Amino acid sequence: MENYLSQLNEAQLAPTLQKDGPMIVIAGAGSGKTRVLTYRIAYLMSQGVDAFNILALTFTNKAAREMKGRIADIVGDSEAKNLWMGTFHSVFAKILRFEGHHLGFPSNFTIYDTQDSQKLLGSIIKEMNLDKDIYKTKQIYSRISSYKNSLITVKAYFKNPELIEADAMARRPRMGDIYAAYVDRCFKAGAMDFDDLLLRTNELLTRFPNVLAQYQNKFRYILVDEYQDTNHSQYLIVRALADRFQNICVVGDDAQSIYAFRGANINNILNFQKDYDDVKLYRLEQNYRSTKNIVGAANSVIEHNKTKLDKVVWTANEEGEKVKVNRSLTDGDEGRYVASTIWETKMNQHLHNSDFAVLYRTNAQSRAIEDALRKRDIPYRIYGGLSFYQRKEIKDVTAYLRLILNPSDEEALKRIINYPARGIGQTTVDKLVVAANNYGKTIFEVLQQLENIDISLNNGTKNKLKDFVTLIESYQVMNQNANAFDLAEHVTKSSGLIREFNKDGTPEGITRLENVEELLNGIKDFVEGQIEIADANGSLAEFLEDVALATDLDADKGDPNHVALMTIHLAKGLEFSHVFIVGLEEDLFPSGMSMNTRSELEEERRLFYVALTRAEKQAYLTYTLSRYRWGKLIDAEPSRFIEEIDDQFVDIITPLKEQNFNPMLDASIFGDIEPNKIRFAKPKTATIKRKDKNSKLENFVISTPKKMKPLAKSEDNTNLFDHKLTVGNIVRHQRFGKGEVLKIEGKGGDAKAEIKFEVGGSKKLLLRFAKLQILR
DNA sequence: TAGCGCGCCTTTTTT
DNA sequence: AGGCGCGCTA
Repeated sequence: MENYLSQLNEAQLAPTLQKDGPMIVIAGAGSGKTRVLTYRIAYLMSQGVDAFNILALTFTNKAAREMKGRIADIVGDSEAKNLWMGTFHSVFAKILRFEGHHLGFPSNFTIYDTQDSQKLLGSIIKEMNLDKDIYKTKQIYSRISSYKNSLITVKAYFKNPELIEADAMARRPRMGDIYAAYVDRCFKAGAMDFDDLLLRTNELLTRFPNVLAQYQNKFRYILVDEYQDTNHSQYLIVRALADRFQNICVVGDDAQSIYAFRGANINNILNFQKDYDDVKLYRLEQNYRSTKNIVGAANSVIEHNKTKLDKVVWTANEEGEKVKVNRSLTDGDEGRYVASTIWETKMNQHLHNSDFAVLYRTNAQSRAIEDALRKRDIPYRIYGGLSFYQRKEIKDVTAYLRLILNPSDEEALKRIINYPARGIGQTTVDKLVVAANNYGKTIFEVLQQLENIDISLNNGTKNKLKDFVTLIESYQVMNQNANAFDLAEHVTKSSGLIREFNKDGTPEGITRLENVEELLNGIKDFVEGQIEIADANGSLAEFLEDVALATDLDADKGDPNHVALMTIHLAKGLEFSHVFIVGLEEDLFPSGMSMNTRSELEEERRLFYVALTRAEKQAYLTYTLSRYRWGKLIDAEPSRFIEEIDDQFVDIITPLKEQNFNPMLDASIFGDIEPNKIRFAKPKTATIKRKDKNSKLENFVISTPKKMKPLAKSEDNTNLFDHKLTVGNIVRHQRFGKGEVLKIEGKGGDAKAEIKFEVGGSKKLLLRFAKLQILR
């Protein structure tokens, strides 16, 4: 247990061993910041800090899971489980489940994803008879998002003449009204969007001082990773929670701040020292990841930015190869260059597919790379893009589940009221929405009370609507006793969804069915992990929450030996031996939409810096002379970023093929195969799906049980089924924390205990499954 | 009301 | 190139 500290260098050791007080760690790329965070948490626990009192906020759920795993290796699984660790969104979603009632939200509130939010905005804009070409849902959505991230509520908006003026100038004078209607409709639907999870947390902590005090008390030690990417809303939450004990440790790298577009405020990290008294500043500047050439190249690029903290990243690693720059004629050629280089390098240097990553600026670029890799039979996996949960069929199923749980959920209802087709058309739905607004009821309530509502529908339609209500209500009844899996399975069959996907018999239909099956398996796994909770209702809600907040990166399964394809944003925090950064062209990278201001351009440059510093041994940069964009071949010129790299770190390769370029012999004219590589070509396999086939549902819960380590006696996590648990005992539960036993009922395998937890109120647990530890 | 087809618009990046 | 929305027709 002690020897983990010996794995740290001096610079890493200092912040690790500072137990109390505010501190900031400026950590250069590859300098071992995750290691510091991990060991610091382990160290805190070794100093007697209770895991329940530690909150660690990470950027992705995957990062949280991995860090938890590493901590578990040091302190043991049962203790590590008690840590509160996750993304801002997932941690505060959980807290809002417990506390949302203060704000008038049900504990089973729905989390609207971007699509839900945009659809709702679309219908609001339509209902208000506004011009959808001026009021574009996407733009309205991002506008509202940025208001929320800056804590500008509807009220605050209307008090702020500048904002009103700005929107009026943008020819959108009704912006405030749309915002108000949107917030209202979300509230009525019992729904929160992504930004609400933070905004409402702020509201909760501001309006309810006792709630704030409770969580301040609980989270005595707070750690925030990737602090440079926090937005104002997140900043305020952290400040509020840390205010009492001021044991706050933030870690980040201003040079890797790449999320300003979604409200991240780089000033949070630049000004951290002003926020607390006596802030200790640490710098991690030694890079352990990359060669001298890569570090040198990255440093020379970031030099071009004006806004940055003082920091010199260096490495004691080998010189390594220079960064290779390759020019291709088209994006097809670029893909082939990447594929053939991977092929050859893999052979020559005995590497694995998983040693390679291809990073791009936009998701659309993956296509050409995929085609080329597929032709060479190189396994790859696309990360991001359309995630599993965003697929139509998955959203269809989860919409049913959402509606069962929360009948106010307007978007879920609209999605499925006529899917599969039940003869309920758009006109009818529009009338329902109007009636709901007039009566101040939810659509589902209107449906339930059709006879008492003034609405012009013929009897046939009314009957169809009543049938729909009966269907949903029957599911709700079932949900009281059945577990989430049985319910979901029943729903997919009896609603006609399965039949719907089955009926065309096309390969797409089959894939859909497979995906639904995969979802059901995921629910099954989830249910089995949740079985100890007697209150089955909660588990479905929790499942849906994990679905809403899951990212593609989180579900990592299938053959791990594949080339990784992803956007640079998604690659943050990851590392690969060999990294291709493709599409280094003006207008693409830097993006044409981010070249208007200096700060936007600097963010693009930081993005490039992030991309370069993912590489351990070798970085390849590629650009093309022309590329297909929006269906047309567009001329391209090399990105300014290539020029910005100091020459000493770069090797320019001019492809042989281009030297003798002859259009008649060019590969792209003869199809998709390089003439000299024809023997590698494989017939087109139509069955390979473009999107990740491997994505699997698993690990929804932050505290996924891993293999158990032997435990010290006093820490034994005993299953209390055969122990004497009595009313009044203070117990600790892995996930829910400390609580008092209020009641015990049933006996033998059915014995249940009602326990009131400090956080989250009372729950009935099946003692057969509940892992409880008696504290006294 | 449902299904089909044409035309438009899109591309940043994501929890 | 592809997805989505709208409008036309049965």
